[in-house]
Amino acid sequence: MFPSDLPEPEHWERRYPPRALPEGAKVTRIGPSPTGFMHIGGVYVGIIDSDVAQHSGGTYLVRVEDTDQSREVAGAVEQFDRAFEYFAIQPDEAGDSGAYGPYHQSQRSEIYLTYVREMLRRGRAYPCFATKDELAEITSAQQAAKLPTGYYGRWAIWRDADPAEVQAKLDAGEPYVVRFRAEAGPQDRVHYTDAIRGELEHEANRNDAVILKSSDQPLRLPTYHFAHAVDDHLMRVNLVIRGEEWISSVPLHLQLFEALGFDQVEYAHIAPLMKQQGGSRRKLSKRKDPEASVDFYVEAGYPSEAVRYYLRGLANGRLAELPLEQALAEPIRLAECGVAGPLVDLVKLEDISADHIATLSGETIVEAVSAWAATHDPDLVAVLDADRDLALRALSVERDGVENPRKDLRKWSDFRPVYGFFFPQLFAVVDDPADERLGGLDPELVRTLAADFADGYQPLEDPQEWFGQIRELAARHGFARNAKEFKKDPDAYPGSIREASQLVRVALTGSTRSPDLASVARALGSDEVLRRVRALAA
RNA sequence: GCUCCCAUCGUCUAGCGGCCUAGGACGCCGCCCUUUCAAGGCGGUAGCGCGGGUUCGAAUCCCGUUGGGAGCACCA
Repeated sequence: MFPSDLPEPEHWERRYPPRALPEGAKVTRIGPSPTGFMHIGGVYVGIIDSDVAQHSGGTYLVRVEDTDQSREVAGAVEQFDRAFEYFAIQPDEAGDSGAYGPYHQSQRSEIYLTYVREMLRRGRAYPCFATKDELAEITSAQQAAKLPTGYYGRWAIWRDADPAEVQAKLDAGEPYVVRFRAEAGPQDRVHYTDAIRGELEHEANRNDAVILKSSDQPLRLPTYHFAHAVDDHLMRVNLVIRGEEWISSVPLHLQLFEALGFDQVEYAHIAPLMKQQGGSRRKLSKRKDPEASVDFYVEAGYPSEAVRYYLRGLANGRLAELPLEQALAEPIRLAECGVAGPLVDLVKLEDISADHIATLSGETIVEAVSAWAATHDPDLVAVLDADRDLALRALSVERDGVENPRKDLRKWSDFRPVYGFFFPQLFAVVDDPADERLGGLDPELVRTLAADFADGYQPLEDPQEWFGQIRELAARHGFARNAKEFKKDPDAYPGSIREASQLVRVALTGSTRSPDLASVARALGSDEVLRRVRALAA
């Protein structure tokens, strides 16, 4: 069953000795499975893992859980690395760095085999030759009899099999798995303390779970449960932070640690990120919800800091009340983490993100937008490179030297729709006087106003004086002086100064929202202003 | 079906027996500022799932119930 040169457990124990770490230091890990694209929940847990390790003076490692070779997706590991980098949760140990590797489970087969053999020798495990069909029959028989499903008691057909029969099967080369021999009785219960949830109580596990997958596979690998026990022990992990879907496996895990003679690890079960679905909520689904994928955040260009701040606040509410910089530096406390499962609220994220970007300088924003655009909007990079000064001037409007910077950027991909109009290459003139952005003003009047504005246009320096041109324009054409007057007697005017301003705004920017018009006009230069306004007059 | 976990405004939460006629933040609504869109300022809207206990007193403790979530794989 095993190679003759397979090492004994002592070999691995010596090779991976206990870590010399300060009192209270936590060694944490995250175990991404390369079976699909990275879920934001993985980043969520990674943030917590990384934070707890760092603040306790411990170590945070990434162990790729690739024991299901059939479901492996190419490029997944690279995507993890990119995600970890983007969200600043690079591990202390992973891949080639670290003394407790290899950090891919597919490369640890020999280690697992050592411990499987040990379990077999001590009678804590046994080979099982049950076929898929037999297993399915057992399950349906149990369901029909309304019994708990599983491989236990009289259903565990190979648990107490005749050794001769087992040997015969082995000699015949029949495929088999290795199962754990669960020893708990029906009345047994287990208690343990979860770092987040406190005391938890469960029925003890009575299922003879598979620990080593079928021998008909080219690489002999364990199931998650067994790998968890062996790896976390040998990597000297002492705090396992994972999703709450694992809570019901804890009884098995506790038995496995006991059977292997390992010290128990501490568990912290995180509530999953949820999504509103009609009247109820469900776990954020990679299939159905675009915001479940880390790519969603990276592609849209949500700043890493904003996403981290949001996620950390979701994990530990205390941090959501703090200013960003402080919240990023303060430790996450597991005991304060929520147990319910928060909804991911993109509106809230965008609010956080807009606040954060508003604290940034124009230079920083241009850098960030360029870095983002390099992979997500190459055309924009060219434009930014060609006229960096214009970009800086555009961003300085209502940003430099003001008390409350304009909050018009929530993510890097907003730059093009919000500031793109500054660049002639990215701007399409508005030439239809019936354009809906104009808010339904009479097209003839639109033409007249545009022509009149262009004819008398003066590139005045003073913002008040500049805006005076719009005031005068509005007055000449019978617009109300302010919104209130217009509201009082809507039929008496074609609109108010607001509508007149909007006309100029749309002509200049193509948008109903824009920074201060006088500043925009100055950044554009008077030729460009006239070109844009005249397009609407013609 | 069995086994677990969970439950305060729409959302994130504070609250850990009297400071609660439940506080904050986001959203939403209104007003102000601005003879311009935003931003900003101010105000408002809205919640302890239900039923029993325990107690002088319960959002807070206990039981039940309802509702939601998860697990019951040779997936992690």
